Amino acid sequence: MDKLVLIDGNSIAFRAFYALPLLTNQQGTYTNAAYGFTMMLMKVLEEEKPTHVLVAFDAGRVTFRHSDYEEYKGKRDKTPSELSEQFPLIKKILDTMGIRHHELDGYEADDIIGTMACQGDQQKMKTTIVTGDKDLLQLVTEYVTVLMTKKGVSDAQRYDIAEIDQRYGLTPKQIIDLKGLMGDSSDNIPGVPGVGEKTALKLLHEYGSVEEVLAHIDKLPGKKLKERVAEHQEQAKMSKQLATILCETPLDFDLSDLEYHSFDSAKVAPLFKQLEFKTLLQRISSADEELPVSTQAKDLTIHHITEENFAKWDSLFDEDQLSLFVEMNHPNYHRAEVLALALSSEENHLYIPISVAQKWEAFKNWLADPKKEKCAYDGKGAHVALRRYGLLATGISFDVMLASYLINPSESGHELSDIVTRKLDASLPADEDVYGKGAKRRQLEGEELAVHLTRKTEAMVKLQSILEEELENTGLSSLFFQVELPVSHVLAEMEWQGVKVDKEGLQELGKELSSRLKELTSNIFDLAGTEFNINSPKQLGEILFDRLGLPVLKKTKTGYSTSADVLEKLAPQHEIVEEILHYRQVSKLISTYVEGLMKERSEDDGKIHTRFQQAIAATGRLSSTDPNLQNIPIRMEEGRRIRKVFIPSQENWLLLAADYSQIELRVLAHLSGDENLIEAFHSNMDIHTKTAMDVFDVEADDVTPEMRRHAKAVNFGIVYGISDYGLSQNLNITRKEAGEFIERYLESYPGVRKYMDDIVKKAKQDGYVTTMLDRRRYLPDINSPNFNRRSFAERTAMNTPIQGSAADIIKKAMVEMKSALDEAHLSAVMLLQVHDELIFEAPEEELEKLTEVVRRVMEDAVELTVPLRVDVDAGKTWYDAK
DNA sequence: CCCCTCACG
DNA sequence: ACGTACGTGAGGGGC
Repeated sequence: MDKLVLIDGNSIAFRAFYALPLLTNQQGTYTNAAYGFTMMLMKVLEEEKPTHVLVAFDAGRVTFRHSDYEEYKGKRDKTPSELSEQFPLIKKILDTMGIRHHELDGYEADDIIGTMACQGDQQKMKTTIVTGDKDLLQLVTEYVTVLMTKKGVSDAQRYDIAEIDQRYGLTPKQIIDLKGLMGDSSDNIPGVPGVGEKTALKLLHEYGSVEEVLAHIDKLPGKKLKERVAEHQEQAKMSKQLATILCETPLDFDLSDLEYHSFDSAKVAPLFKQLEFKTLLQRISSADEELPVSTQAKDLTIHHITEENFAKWDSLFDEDQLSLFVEMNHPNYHRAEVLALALSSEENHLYIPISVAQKWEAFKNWLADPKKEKCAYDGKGAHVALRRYGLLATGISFDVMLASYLINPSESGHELSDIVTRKLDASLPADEDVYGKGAKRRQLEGEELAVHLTRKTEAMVKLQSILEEELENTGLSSLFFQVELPVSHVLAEMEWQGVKVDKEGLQELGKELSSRLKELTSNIFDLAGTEFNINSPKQLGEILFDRLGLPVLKKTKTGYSTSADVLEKLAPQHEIVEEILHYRQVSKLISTYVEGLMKERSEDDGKIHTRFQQAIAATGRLSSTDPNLQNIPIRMEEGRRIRKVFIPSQENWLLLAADYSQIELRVLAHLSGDENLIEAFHSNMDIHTKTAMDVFDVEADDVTPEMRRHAKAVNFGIVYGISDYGLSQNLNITRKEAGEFIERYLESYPGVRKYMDDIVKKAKQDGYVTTMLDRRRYLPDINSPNFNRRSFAERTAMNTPIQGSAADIIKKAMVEMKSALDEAHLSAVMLLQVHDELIFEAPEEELEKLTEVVRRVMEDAVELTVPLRVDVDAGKTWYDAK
């Protein structure tokens, strides 16, 4: 059966342009609108499987509508050149794909689409219009539907007659009347001033059309409304006319010219490659691929290592460098089963089942030899996993994952398949595609596993030299080899050690919290007068705002907001609110911490082994998963008690916590060179009190706790990339007041103001910012025409050098800590890192010496224009090491 | 699978 | 006028 798809080219390109960051390819061509457009196009082709396709564009700026109304589209901003220069590109893509596109002088894309939609309807041909413009809903009929992009371009909603009726209570034709009454500010269609969507819909439900409304002016409700409509009768009629889409545009083609047969990937692929549409490239090649995958795999000679034949491969270990990959059946390498290993040199590709590896002496010697260089992918995970099988891996001198991360830490994936797609002229199936996910997950075995695995190490050999060169070219080599790679070895050791957890203590805490939760629950039900699920924001919102009638202070996209900041404001109005806040706290402690930690505690050693993710955070920070040990409660006493269950692993040992005091503001003082801020740290003042003195112009003794609290928030704001709005939200003050605080701050610290201005300017020039140790973060939105995107990028430009340099510093300290502990003959071990804090366990008698060593290493990690200060505390539990 | 909420620095 | 604080991870609800 025939099927017609009509695409509103301008509308979709606009949507894509504002939804996506301002991407460019290597040649500097802007590609974001073309990319988003093509993504949408491919999706529609796949899902609709049309036999006929047309993309319509607007032509020029003057249309027949302008002769009726000069100001038509008058208020619209000029199309940014970054977008307009992409239209030829989009048309080229369409030509290459064999898709017809048309524009016509004096008419809009809407009219071309309207005319073809009418033809489709007359021929009873199923027709889909793709647009982001609600005007086109007027074209819907029994045969014609509209696919409306929601946010961005990926998500769309289909409108047929029933859906329009449900949404507006109107027929498609009445959409024109709706526009006639309410107007459209984006097209500068006036409508009737003061009549918005609500009023217009009410009138149309009553009278049906603009003409009928005008015929009954005297019956309209409200004096104001009557006057307005009476006064703007002509304008309403004209607005309706402007909004009416033409069905008789003089076109020099007809339906039969729009036939579409699937595109030729051999022609399209080179274009996508040039534009660097990598995901799309993968999609068009994987669609008719299957074959190339197996050909590639056939090219690869795999040597299957067995107990019988390994001896003849002993000489492989004379090679200077081999790539090693450890395949597991699960991402958590602390408990995953190792399936097999692969090993590649330039020429040879070995597949080694884990049981064979364990018996192969030459392999084990090579693996454990620090002088034998190994290129790994996630060397930390590989090391930990192999260690559980009695295999010691050292000498990991390159890590493909970490290199890819340093080259661009904002990139969405650093899976090997992602890196191959980005850096090589090849593709590798993603683990998820090979294994499936969730319930569909399957085990791989035999030849299939061997192929999948050796293709990885084969790719790694090629990647290593490319990545090494790229690191060198972008000034990242030293950070990589001196910090990032060594810290991965330190982290492997920390994770391997794990933290001991007091099981009984955790269970008791759980019991106590559960009975507290029970009391709270019954109190809340009493106060509400009914039972409901307190954990459901939806149900809670209904109770608070519908049943109890509390005022709605904030809404979310989906309904009422019940977040803590809202509830705190409502607390004085009803007893129940305080109880709910408390319930939330306790419930969080039970589910995330008591139950969450219990799940992750290993029965083997009574410890928790987190994984520190080293290739996630765009600023260079670490993160922690399964469980996250970087967000254990501390701010509220009730939650802080969770820390009592973290204990040393041996009798008469202690936990010791060492944290950098104000590291981010000290980094800011250093980076900005602001004299006032530098002086504050040299004189060892309380920095928030100092800020309060400057901002509020008072003496130290006159700083009230309230003033200090405000000053503290201003300091946070500065670090985050200040905005008056953000600060006003945080402090619950007006934007004007917040703006004044900021201005007073920047007057007191002129060096900071200059630094912030300069870093944004530099980011706009270079397209990236760097940290003290030359870590890089690209900011593709820094010159975006979209205010939100650009502002966000500007704040990131201010924040990343600060947060990122702090991350650099603690990583450097961690690398140096290992040898410092050895030299001091300490048996203490480092267990955790929490961004500006390191946690150790050690015998009691080492306390004094350890404190001295830890403080020295951390404080001397880098030399700044201000001193770094470290606070150290120790105790029997993490709670007591405060 | 997305949204909301909330824990940390 | 726009509508945000920076960086993370996890659990529960609901479609």
